Amino acid sequence: MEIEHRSPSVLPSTNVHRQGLAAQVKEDLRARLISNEWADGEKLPTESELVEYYGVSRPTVREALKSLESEGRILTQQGRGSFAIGYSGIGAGMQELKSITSTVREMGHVPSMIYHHRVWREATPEEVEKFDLSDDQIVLDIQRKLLADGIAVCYNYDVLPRWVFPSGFEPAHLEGSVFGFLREHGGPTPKRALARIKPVVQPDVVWDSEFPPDQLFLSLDQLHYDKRGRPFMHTQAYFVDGRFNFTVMRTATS
Amino acid sequence: MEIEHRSPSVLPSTNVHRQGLAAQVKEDLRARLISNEWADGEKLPTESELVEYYGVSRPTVREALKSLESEGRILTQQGRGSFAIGYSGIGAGMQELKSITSTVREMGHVPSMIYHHRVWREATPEEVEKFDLSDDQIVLDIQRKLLADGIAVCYNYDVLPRWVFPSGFEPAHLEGSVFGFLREHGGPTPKRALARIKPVVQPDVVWDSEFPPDQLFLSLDQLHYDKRGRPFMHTQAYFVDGRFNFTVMRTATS
DNA sequence: GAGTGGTCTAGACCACTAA
DNA sequence: TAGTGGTCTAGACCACTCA
Repeated sequence: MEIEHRSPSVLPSTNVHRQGLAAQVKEDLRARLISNEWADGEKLPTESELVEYYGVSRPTVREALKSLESEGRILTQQGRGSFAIGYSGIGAGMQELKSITSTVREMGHVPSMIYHHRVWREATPEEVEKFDLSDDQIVLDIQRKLLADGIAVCYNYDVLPRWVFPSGFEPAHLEGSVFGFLREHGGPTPKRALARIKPVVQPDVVWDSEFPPDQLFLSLDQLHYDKRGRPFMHTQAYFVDGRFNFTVMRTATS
Repeated sequence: MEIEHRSPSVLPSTNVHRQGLAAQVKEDLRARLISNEWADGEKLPTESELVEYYGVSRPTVREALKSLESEGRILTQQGRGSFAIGYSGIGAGMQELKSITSTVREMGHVPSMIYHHRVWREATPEEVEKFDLSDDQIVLDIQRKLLADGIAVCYNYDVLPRWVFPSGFEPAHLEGSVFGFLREHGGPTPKRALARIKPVVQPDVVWDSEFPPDQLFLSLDQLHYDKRGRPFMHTQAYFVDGRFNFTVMRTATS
């Protein structure tokens, strides 16, 4: 458990259990992959070598590799090893829930954000049911545009019940990432989101006219749950086709 | 390991290692979920109970549950348990690689298939590289339409190198599922596919005019790998928006 | 046959939930 | 405080690849 008592101690020794060993190993490997430590098609170290390098057990290393494979960053073959998969463009494995901001930054681009709308309003009956609201039926309605290097990649429409915010919170105070704000203010921790994926042409809700009327978007309709299993945020995200790419490694079961 | 020596022996006792214990447990649980053994929001048995019921270890049960969660069929909460998520419509978890045919059947609909095109042709330079073809640069080009209850849900364009087929194979012999054909004839076993997801308006390649010109499709551009890691099939699939739904359970890492 | 990944087990300990 | 899921370990054995 004490990673420092072992090998090279690659993992941070402080905050050891911030995220679990498997997640730490995965993050480190991902950083190394992004920095092109292994070229496209090149073989990664064996599982045993990684076990020794990181000072963790083999199942832990395997969980990290499996997760990277599910994001399409490596390909693992029995009897041969794991191999890096080259990647280009801004995008992400669809299985992974992280802020678009950090994904953009990770890909070497500069993320920014423009708020278009930020108001309290009454919840619709659907939202009351979705969030299981009884007393307080006020929700925050957010509309914003997410950019990479100044170019719009996503239009985002979020709805959150009032209880997720600290008392005395003013919508105008919200800047940057909603996830980031919640983390800093003791709000719910995003744990998972059930997403439904749909193709759409430019929806009415996209407020600026930078696009031709037949511009395509990939829509992700997501309900976010915190670690206690409570739904605390509904997100309707429209990704501009061609500017943000989603990949999925699909694996066979039967 | 011998499942029969333990509890109720729910898993098939023949062909024990057909698919791995975790996959068997998962399939059984999925079947029970689909048959509505647990209603929307209802609690599943605890992990310990499932361990006893299936006669496998806890990590095995957990792998099955995790996989079901990633498909959006259950929601697991620490300290509470796992809960069923209701599902409606034809669709699938995007992470799971299985034939559309079997997905449709599983959802209680009748799958069928119409072949539009089935010919040998020369591989393009891109295909030569993609499949790593040296000698034999002939590929099979397949175009077909997949239906549920007689309604088109997907247009499919497949390309496979000649080596995946038995010698003497005649394209006209191909009926029904390609995966099924390969399984029966000792061809490569599909293991995983790297998919890129895009929204598209009705592509030129959709040959019948049952749709309005602005009909939307969700495109999955997939390269399939067999268990040895060889790419053996390229699939360009166009799912008709509204007739086949994809979901993804996205989970947080950082 | 040596090396490598695939699978499964048994058990330990922690974190969270709910009464 | 008991019950439940979350994480990690150590080790066994199998299946596949490749020289």
